[in-house]
Order: sequence, then C-alpha cells, then structure tokens
Amino acid sequence: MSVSSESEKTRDRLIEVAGRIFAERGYRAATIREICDQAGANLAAVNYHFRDKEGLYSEVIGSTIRSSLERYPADGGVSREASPEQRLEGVVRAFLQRALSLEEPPWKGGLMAREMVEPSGKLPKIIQEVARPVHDLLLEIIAQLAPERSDESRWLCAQSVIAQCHFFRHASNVLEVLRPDWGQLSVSERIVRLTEHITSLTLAGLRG
Amino acid sequence: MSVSSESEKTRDRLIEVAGRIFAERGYRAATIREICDQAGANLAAVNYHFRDKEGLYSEVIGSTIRSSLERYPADGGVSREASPEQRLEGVVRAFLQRALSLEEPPWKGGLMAREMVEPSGKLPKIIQEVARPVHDLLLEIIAQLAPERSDESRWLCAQSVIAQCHFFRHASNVLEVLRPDWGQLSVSERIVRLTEHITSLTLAGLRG
DNA sequence: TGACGTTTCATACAAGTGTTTGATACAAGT
DNA sequence: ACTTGTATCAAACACTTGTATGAAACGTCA
Repeated sequence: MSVSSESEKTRDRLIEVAGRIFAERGYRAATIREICDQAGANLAAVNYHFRDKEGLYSEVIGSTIRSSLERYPADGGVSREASPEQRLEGVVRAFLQRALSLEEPPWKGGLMAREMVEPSGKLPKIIQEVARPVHDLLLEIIAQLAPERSDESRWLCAQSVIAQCHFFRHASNVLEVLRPDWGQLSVSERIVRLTEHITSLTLAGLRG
Repeated sequence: MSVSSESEKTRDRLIEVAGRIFAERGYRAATIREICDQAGANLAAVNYHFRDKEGLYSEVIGSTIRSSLERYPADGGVSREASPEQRLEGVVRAFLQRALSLEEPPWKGGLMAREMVEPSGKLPKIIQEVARPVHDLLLEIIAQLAPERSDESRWLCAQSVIAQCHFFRHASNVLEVLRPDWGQLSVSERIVRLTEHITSLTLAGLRG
C-alpha cells in the first residue's frame, strides 16, 4: 500500500487527462479509451480506480472544485476592510482569472460552462461549493455600494456582474470572429482590460 | 411529387424533433433512433431525407436561423428614429424574447448556447446571420449614447449587454437554485423585469 | 389498368462503446 | 516460503450507434 505513490500517479494522470477530454468533447462523447491512451494506462484502469466512467467524472468535478477556489479565492485577496469598489474589482479579477487563466489548466472553465448548458447531476454540488461563495460575496459588496436598491434589484445586479465575467470566457470563440484584433491579445492583457471595463461599468451603473 | 405534402410532413417533423433533441442532448449524444421514434418515422428516414445525421443537423441549424430573426427582428420593432434609450430597450427585449420565449420552441436558444461551448463547424454561419446584425445594431446605438468613449470601450459595452441577456437564459438552471422564487416567475414576467433591469443598468453605466 | 418515381419499412452490418473477466506481477506482512 | 492485497494487462462481452440495402406501399400519370 505504501507503493501507492506509484499507483496514485496513474490515478492522478487519469484525472488530469480525463478533465481535459471531458471539457473538450463533453461527457458522452469522451471515450475512456482515449483517456486511458493519453494517460498511458490500460483500458481497465478507469474501472479499477473509479468503478466506472461516471465515477471518474465525479472525481474530475470534485478535484476541479477543490483546487479552483483554493488557487483563486472568491474575494481576489482583497480584505473585508477595503473599500467596496476595491472589493468589487477583486471579485471580478478573481472570477476572470479562474475563467481565463492559462496557468490553471484551461479546460476547467470549459467543464463548468458545459455543466451549465448540459447539467449532469453534479450541478447542485458545483453550485454549493463554487457559485454560492462568489454569489454571496457579491451580494454583500453590492449591498454596500447601493443600499437603496431593493433586494431583487441587488440580486439582479450581482448576476449581471457574473454574466459579464462568464460571457467573455465562454463566448471567446464568437468574440474573436466578430473582432479579430481581440484574439491577438494575451490572456493576461485581456484580464486587465476586462477587469477595468466590468468594474467601472458596474460601479457607474449601480450609482445611476 | 405533388404528393410531397405528405412527405414534407415527416421531413418537417424530423427537423422539429431533431432540433429539440439536439438541443437537449448535444449533437453526438443525440441518436437518430430517438429522433425517428419521436417523429413517428422509420429509422431510415433520416438517411433518405438528409443523407446522414450531419445533413439533418445542418438543416436544423439552417431552419432555426431562418425563422429566428424573422419572428423577433434585431431592433425589437423600434424604428431608427426613436431615441437611443428606446432603441436599446428594444434590442434587449428582442434578445430576451428570442432567448427565453416559450412561443418559439424553447430549444432554439439551447442550440445556439451549445454551439458556443461546443462549436461544430456551423458556428461561422450562425455568427454571420444571427449574431452580426445584433452586434452591429448595438454598436450603433451605443455610439449614440456614449460618443465620447473609445471604439474598444463601446465594443466592450455592447458585449456586456449581450452577456447579460445571454446569461439569464443559459444559466437559468443555476439561478433557480440560488434564488428559488425566481423559478416561480412566468417567462413573460421574467422578460419584463430583465428588460427593465438590463437597460437601466446599462444606461446608467454608459453615462457614468 | 399498368408502369413509374417517391417514400416508408424491417432488417442487417460494421464500427465503436462501457464494462467485465481472469491472468499476471509485485511488494509487504506473517 | 506462503499468503494477501494492490495494480496492471490483454482479451472478450454485450450493447448502442450510424449507415446501407432491398422489398413493399403509395400516389400519379399515361
């Protein structure tokens, strides 16, 4: 069992490769044969380590959730004592980093985007552990910025922020066709510009 | 050949059923067996009428595009002479109607959302015929509302509008979990509230 | 009516799928 | 030395998939 250092390597390799392929092809179109091939593992490895294909998928979702907010915390590293403007910028930047960054394997955002279009039963878990913290934090900040708004209005504003962050990632295919020069920008440059754009537009909108 | 009234019925039924199933399951996961079953047609009908599965898919995309902007024109029925504020509201309402309305078969928005996450080669066609008109119209209106902004800034603002319209449809699964009372609202009621929210937030943001 | 083109049908087939099985290798513990 | 638990492997299984085929049914027109 202490040999598991060796065994965990193939297990981890499977999770990593599977994440990428699930994100690229979708759950159903992804084949465990391709996953095992690319992971340098035998076809039966998935069955041995994860019981079946869905067990592997669950592990992929789980590990993605676990490492996601851990690397880019919801508040973007901005403390609760900072101004609400700075806190908003922190949330937006962290969201964009999670969604767009290439340091993270780029497929993680794709996995989540796919889950929203094509839920697979794991959606409540994702919401509980990923969306909820960001959602609540954003509501808190907006309540500071626009206390005069109704509860529903504040909630809609929070969704508008998330909508913009989300859109600029999962519609990047379309955006690059509509505006070719946007495709030339580096990822980090996009994050800078989008953070600035979304925060300033939202702040102005909230005050209007 | 004039008998084709009967044959076109099964052809049309196939397109309609296929659209719904492609939207629900995705191209690969959708099976022509299920499509033919629900359309009350024989298994070989797809092969006969559309050559193969991809031919059917192309026809579905094509017919969706053709009827989409035709029923809900990009400008929402607001004339070019109206105020930019009214025109913006028209665009937003039309977009939300296309995306959320149940009079239209509800799967059409899902088809498009899926194409963005999982392009299938038909994406350029969709952009050319659907996204481009909305995109250009929105840019024109925003140029009226905020002429002092840079070209890139106006473009980003246009995307922010589209992002919000799009998000409230394709993330409705998530939204209903985060805010259960939102799920109780009727579709037309949602459209009213979202139109008001998005236009006012955007107008305030543009002026800030 | 009878020939013809069009459409529908049951059936078959090859390819690809997830899963299972039994054998094998290896290390650790007794 | 023997057993035990873990991990990997090749092979096979049962099933679904898209596609192809040939016969039958249908309506149209001479």
